[in-house]
Amino acid sequence: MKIQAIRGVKDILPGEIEAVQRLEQAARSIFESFGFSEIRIPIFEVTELFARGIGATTDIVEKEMYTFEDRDGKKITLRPEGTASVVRSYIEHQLYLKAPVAKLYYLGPMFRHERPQAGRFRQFYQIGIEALGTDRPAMDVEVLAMLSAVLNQIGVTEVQLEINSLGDSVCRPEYRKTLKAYFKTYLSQLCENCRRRYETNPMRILDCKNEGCRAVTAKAPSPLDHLCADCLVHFQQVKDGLNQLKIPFVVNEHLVRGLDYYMRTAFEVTTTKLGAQNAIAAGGRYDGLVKELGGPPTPGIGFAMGVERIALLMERMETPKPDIFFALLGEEAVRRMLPVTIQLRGEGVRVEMDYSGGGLKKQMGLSDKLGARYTLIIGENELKAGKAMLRNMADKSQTELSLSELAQTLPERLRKT
RNA sequence: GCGAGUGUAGCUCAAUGGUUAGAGCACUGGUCUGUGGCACCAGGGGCUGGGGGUUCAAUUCCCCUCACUCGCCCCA
Repeated sequence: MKIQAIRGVKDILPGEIEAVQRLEQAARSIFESFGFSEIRIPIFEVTELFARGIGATTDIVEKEMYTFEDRDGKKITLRPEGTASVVRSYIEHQLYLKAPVAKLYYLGPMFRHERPQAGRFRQFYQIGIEALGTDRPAMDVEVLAMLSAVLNQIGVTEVQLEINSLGDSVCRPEYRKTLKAYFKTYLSQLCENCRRRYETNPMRILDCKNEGCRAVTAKAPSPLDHLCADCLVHFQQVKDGLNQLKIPFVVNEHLVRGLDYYMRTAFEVTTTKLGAQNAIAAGGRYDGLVKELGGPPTPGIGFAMGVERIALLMERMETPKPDIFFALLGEEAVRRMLPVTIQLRGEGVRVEMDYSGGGLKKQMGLSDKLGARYTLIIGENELKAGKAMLRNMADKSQTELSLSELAQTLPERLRKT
């Protein structure tokens, strides 16, 4: 039996990883310019954290978690998302005492036992942020501006930002009642799934894609018409802020996030290019979560970006090519030049060389194949004359360099062109 | 969890119920013994995903299984 990667997990190979790296670099630098700091959270946690944080009736908790017992019999789960862990850490280390607002970002793998398909894996990568400690709409705007900046930076522009407000602990229970009353008369027209949601989480019916359900939800009372005064003002200020920053968005009153903890602002960035997996980033405000997990009442907002999905929208990028290839003929040349290659590499020059001991023709071929800009040729003749031949691979011009000064002259030459 | 499709060389794909399963690209070597891309020539590579069945004979037909892809669901 062949050993291979388990279902739904994937190697990201050279040629594919470059887009991921660029996304990560762009995110890091933009997040940090917004004053966010990285937090490295564990890949597994006690199961209860996710059950309570994400919501016991969500699909993630009900059927998608990688949960098992460790050797002590403790129930642990591979993290299906990052927010719960960040909040746990925030509470555990009392970060609320250190600054009025904690602005954190994280990146790394998440695990969900789902059926894999395009843009959906069982181990997938997210880059996420959380801002804990303020419920000001300005933070919602800032967070969305930051997300938008990252996507712009990496050239992912044909996407749509959808936002909605889900109400808070004041108006949401009222709305929920109104919604249930409305759906009650249409129960028979709803899909099986939604009939269950009617009991557990009626708002989820709003974003069901089933045709029958859509017909019913089209005329359903909108959450936006049932916001309390505070939520209404908050939502309006978020929209105003986005307009002021000229960040395009559409209000989607049927947007309901799949995790229980969201309140007020909820948003999604979607694309039409990835089939059924149209969400490339999503998030929202979760003002009740910190308290729910045992911390002081603390508002918060965050989002997560789907790394693989965004990478699929980015242009494929080349793996870095060598600056220079050392074509060395004979053991003596290898012996003499090895320290030079190490020194140059220490200065950040990408140096490649031949490891097979082949002839010059073969080494030139390898240099060409690797895409080196220059090839440095050193054989017996050069050693005797104290020279090295530097060949520009693009225009075939060659110049002689003094062997003893290579370490000084080469970086200079490579920088010039 | 449900439905559909596809599994043949490293990659993209042919082929046929019947001799030794082919091509292009890639790879290795040569033409060209110290100068790359081009061209020509040669070569290495395959339990045709795995198992079972039908058959004189299966890569081909049937069943099971595994994997991948796409959709449903859900989500990033």
